[in-house]
Amino acid sequence: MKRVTIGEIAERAGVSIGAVSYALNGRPGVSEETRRRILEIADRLGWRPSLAARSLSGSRAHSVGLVLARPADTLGVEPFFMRFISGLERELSGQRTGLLLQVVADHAAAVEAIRLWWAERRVDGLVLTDLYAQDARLPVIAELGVPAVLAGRPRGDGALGAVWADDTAAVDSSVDYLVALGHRRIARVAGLPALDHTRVRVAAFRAAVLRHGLGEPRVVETDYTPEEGARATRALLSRPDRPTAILYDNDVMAVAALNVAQEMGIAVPGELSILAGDDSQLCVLVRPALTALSWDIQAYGLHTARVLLEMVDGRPARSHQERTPVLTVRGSTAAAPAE
Amino acid sequence: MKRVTIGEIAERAGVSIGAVSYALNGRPGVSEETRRRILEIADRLGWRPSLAARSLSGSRAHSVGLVLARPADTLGVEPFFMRFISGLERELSGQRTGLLLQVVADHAAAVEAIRLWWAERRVDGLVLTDLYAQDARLPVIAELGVPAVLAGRPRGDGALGAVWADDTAAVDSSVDYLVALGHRRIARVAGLPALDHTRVRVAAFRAAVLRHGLGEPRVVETDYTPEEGARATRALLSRPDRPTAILYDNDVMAVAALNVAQEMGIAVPGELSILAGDDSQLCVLVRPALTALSWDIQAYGLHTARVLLEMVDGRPARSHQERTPVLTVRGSTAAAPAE
DNA sequence: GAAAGTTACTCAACCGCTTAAGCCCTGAAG
DNA sequence: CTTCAGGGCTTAAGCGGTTGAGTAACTTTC
Repeated sequence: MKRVTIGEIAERAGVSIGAVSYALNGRPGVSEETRRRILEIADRLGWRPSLAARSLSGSRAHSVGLVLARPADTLGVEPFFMRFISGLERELSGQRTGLLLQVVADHAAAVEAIRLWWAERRVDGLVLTDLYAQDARLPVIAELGVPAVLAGRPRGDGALGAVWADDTAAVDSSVDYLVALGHRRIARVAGLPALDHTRVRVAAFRAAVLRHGLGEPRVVETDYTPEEGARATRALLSRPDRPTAILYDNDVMAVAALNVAQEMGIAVPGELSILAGDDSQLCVLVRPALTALSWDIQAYGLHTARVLLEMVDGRPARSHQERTPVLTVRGSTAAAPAE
Repeated sequence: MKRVTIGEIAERAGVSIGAVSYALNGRPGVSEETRRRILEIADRLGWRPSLAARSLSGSRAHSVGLVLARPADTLGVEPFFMRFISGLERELSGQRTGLLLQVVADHAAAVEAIRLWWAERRVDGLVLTDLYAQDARLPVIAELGVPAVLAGRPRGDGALGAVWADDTAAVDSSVDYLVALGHRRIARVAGLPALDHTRVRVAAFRAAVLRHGLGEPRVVETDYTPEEGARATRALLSRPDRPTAILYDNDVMAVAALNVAQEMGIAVPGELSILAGDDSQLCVLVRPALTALSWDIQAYGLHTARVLLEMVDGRPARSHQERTPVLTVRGSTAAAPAE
């Protein structure tokens, strides 16, 4: 039950505490033979460095933080985060770094959490998700000088790392596909307009539709919940010139749309094609299964962690681009109905 | 950017470091006036205790750990964990305690993570979910003497806290309801047989069915994935005396079952009633919406954290029972079809 | 063979905070 | 006028590591 300290190891090895420290950290200053002896004793005693002591002198917390700023219910259904987190940890645990998680309701609370963590020296760096176009966390991070990586497009002066996928290309390929299927009235049900990637995707969508000469496209903004997804879908499908294809910003809303179509007697994919912006088991779970933009979220998390750890190590912030999401075609998209 | 330490506060207040420590911790030994002055300065300087220093002397890490031992894909779809975690944090953040999260593939890795955390003194206690009937983590926790709380039924000698809901009563009420609707052939698609609560629920189910004089009930075991849920459902529905009602151990499998019924041309709820063992947005997202056993998972997390923090504080381990899950009736259950 | 350089250590300060023990002062009790 | 008790501080010893400076013994250099 008692902690094994390096003092104990030193005693048994008959050397000083300092020597043990050098030996255990692979630094020069001890002979190979002594080092081996010390390592052997440490191993036999099951020694592990006390994180607190290490942090105190080394000024590294050996943890990074992730603050999720979303209402709990939204988080629940989105399979995204758990996969992302498990990707993060794949990298972190290899580097002996812990992940501190905090789930808060809004950005103000997130900023508070960040300040507290940093002041307490609980974390060495931060992972930021759900970036807003105007993001209250960024100035705080700059002010404090916290190493941080954005799960999203690069921003500002390159002081922060960034890991992102090319949403524009992904949206392009979706629109191209639908147009090739003969669709001319394509609408989009977007997520929170304050979010950075919502803007990027909406802009990409608008550009793609215009490029195909289909006129000003219709875009409805929502808060990502199934309720708003259903409402938006109802609104779009109630118009006389209703769309024959709709792109959704996430999977949950696309599933909700499936029900709305059914309730309104509109066949999917016969009369309406539905395309989900995120892929997950959810898309496979419903009928028809949803065509979706899919990508490797676990790899996303892993790379995000890697970039962050490099920064914590003092290396320069990198910006890493993930493989562009690809369209996984399932049963919810088909040729446009004849006019 | 520089850290504010109590030394700095001491200097400005013109007292010793010790006095500052007493003042900031609300311990006796300083006059009210001095205390006020010190607090004021600390506040002005934005002082926060260094966690590392506190941990080192106080030997408390001010963090608790949660190891999730499941393949990443299973975690993704289940809305359970995010809600549970956000419940945990509601309590933890109020007590200035961090949540360390680790997602690993299996129990062996979980045990390793626990040993490491404890040896490094990274955590003060643990939350254990997904308890197995034979659980490799329990002997390790006993050996190390880690305070831990079970998200599940109490076990062993009461050294561990436990927070749980009465699954037996919940299953009883489901069966009673289906029997009242006229169902006589009721089956169950259960989760991982190694899990403790799977066993409890299966036993409760069997007892309830027998109590109603419906003969030995049919139970199929799965691994909780939609694929296995579908397979199990297909098997059950392919029998000549197919069930008219099926209880599922989670929501994901129940949703998968909906598709199987559709694919086999069996009407839900006309010919088959489906009841999900977990409730979530998922149940509302599909058509027909799923009747489910619902309960407050966030409260579950909150109480779990509370029991754990009490233990970390040295108070005795408690066992807290949540409110029994109640049946939320939606569109997937109806009167049994006429013979 | 003396000066200089290496090697393999030891020493001790330090990280920021907690806390037992000690000290000085004031006021009440004897 | 002592004695004692407490209040209000200060002192200093940890907690378990890291790390620069110091040192003794041994090798190399010319």
